[in-house]
Amino acid sequence: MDSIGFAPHDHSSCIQDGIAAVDAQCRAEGLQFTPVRRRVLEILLQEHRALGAYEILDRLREEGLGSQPPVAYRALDFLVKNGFAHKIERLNAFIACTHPGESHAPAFLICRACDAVAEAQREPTQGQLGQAARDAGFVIERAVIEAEGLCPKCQHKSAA
Amino acid sequence: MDSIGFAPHDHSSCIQDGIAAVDAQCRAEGLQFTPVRRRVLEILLQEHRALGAYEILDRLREEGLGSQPPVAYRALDFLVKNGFAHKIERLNAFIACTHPGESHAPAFLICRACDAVAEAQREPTQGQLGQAARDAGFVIERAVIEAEGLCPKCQHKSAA
DNA sequence: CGCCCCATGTAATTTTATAACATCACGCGG
DNA sequence: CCGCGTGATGTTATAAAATTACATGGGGCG
Ligand SMILES: [Zn+2]
Ligand SMILES: [Zn+2]
Ligand SMILES: [Zn+2]
Ligand SMILES: [Zn+2]
Repeated sequence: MDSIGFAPHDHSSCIQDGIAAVDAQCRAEGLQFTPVRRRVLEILLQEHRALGAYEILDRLREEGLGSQPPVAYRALDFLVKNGFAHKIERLNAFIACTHPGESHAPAFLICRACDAVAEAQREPTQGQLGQAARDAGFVIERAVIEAEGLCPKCQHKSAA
Repeated sequence: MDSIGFAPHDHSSCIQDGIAAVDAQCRAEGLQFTPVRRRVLEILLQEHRALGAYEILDRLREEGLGSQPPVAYRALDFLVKNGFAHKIERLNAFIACTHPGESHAPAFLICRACDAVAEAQREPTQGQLGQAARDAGFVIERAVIEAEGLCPKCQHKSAA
C-alpha cells in the first residue's frame, strides 16, 4: 500500500500525466472527455487537496464555463463514476485520482492542518475490514476509508 | 473484530441496555443526560440503521420536544462527541453506538438494500491503513471506515 | 431531413448544517 | 437571598451541499 501526496515532487507532471492518462482511457473506452470535464479534472489536479463542488464551480464561472451547480456536479459525477476522481465523504469534497486507470480500492490520509490528501491503494478483501465482513456474512461492494490526522510536515510544525 | 446488527436478537434489550450504559457513564463523568439527549438516543437505538438529523427532528417535533434543527444537531453532537452515537459520513446520518463505553475505533457495514448498519470494532494502528500511514509518516487521529454492500439477508433475497 | 443520444444551460427547490442571539435552570460564593 | 457564571434550550435566520426538472444544442446515422 503506497501513498503519494505528502512528498515533494514534480507537480507539473502530476497534472500533465493525469490529464494524459485520463484522455487515453477515455479514447479507449469511448467516453467523452469534454472541455468542462477536462477543466474540472485540471482544477482538481492542481491541488493535492479536496475541493468542494462550489469551489470548483466558482472557478468555472470565472472562466465562463458554466455557472450553475449541476454543471460542476455533472462533471464530478462523470469523473468519480469512471474512477478519475474521488469523493472524500468526510469533507464533502472531491480530489483527483493519483492512480487513474488502475484497479482501485483507495484509502485517504487527510491532514487536518494543511488539508493535504494522500491516496493509498489497498487490497479490498484483505485486512481487518474484509475479515469483519466475512465474519458477518456481509459482501462489501465499496468502502469509504478516510483517515484524518497530521501529515509529516504539520507534525514538525506543531511540535515546535 | 466482532459485529452485531444483522443477526436476530432481543432488540428490546438493545434499547434498555444502551440507555442504561450511557446513563451510567454520564453519571460517572458528570455529563448531563438530559431529556432531549436521552430521547434522541432512544430514537436511534430503536433502529439498527442510520437516521438523518431531520428525520430525528421530525420525531422530536411530534413529541413536542423541540422543532428547530439546532435541537437535533446539538443532541447528536453531544452523543457523537461522547461516543454514544456515530455519524455515518457516507449517509449524512447517525446511528447509536453498539459498544458504548468501550474504547472505540469503529467500522461500519452498511447494507444498500435494507439500510441496516452493523458496527464492528477495529484495532486502530494495525492493518493496512495503519501500515500505509506509518509508511507515509502520517499520524492518524481518527478514521472513517464505512463499507457498503449487501447483508446476509439481502444477498439471499437478491439471489432468488 | 428526422431522429436519437448525450452533454450542456438554467431555474427552482430540497436537504443538510450552522450562526447568532435570547432565555432558562442550576450551583456556588458572597 | 442575591448576583453571577456555566451549560442547556428555544428560535430566527442563513449558509452550504446536492438534486430535480425542463429547455437547448450538437453529432451520428438511417
Ligand atoms: Zn503533485
Ligand atoms: Zn499537513
Ligand atoms: Zn437490536
Ligand atoms: Zn440488507
